[in-house]
Amino acid sequence: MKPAFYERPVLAVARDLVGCVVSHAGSAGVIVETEAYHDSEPACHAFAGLTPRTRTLFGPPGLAYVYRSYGVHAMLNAVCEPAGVGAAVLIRALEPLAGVRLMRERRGLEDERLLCSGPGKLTQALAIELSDNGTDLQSGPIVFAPRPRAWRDVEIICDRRVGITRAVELPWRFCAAGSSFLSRRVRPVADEALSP
DNA sequence: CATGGGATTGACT
DNA sequence: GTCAATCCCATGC
Repeated sequence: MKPAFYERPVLAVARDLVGCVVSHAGSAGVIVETEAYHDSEPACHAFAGLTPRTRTLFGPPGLAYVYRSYGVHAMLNAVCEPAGVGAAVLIRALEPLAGVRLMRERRGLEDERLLCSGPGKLTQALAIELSDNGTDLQSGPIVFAPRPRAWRDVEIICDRRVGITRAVELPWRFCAAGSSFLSRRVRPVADEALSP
């Protein structure tokens, strides 16, 4: 997608990215789970301001923000909103689409549902590394493409974000309804609101 | 310069 | 359910 796609409110981009296709190094998958992050809330890396780590986050929209988590895993994000705003969409899970054999080799697993069912898993399956930080998502090497026809009208469910300790109440996680390739079960926020 | 804490995963009890 | 692995970098002295 073009930069204009990402130069919008990060919540809109996070929702619209579900169903889109990510390709890299001979493998590809359909995005089934995303999360939005924005410098106005403390769960976002950019909340701390412009630092060496967040330089990509504050850059122009349509770039890949890749960082290391827990010293072990690479995380893939799409930088959003105009340059100067620190916002991004975390890609949390994919439904494998192509190059599944490569994914199995890279992951050392057979079960297709476990190949990309988590943010650290999908980067390993697609061979995405820290060196991909700052690359362009239109020209590659990581390429984001629009929804295939079958995903045009995918139903999307909102939930709270996974694994954070601050701003936990924001329902900024977006999942393809009924997908069996998610990183965790969905607990729709509508049900949350019914609890006392 | 030292310290501490993760947007996680997989192995184990 | 618990817990260690292991790196980057923000923060504080």
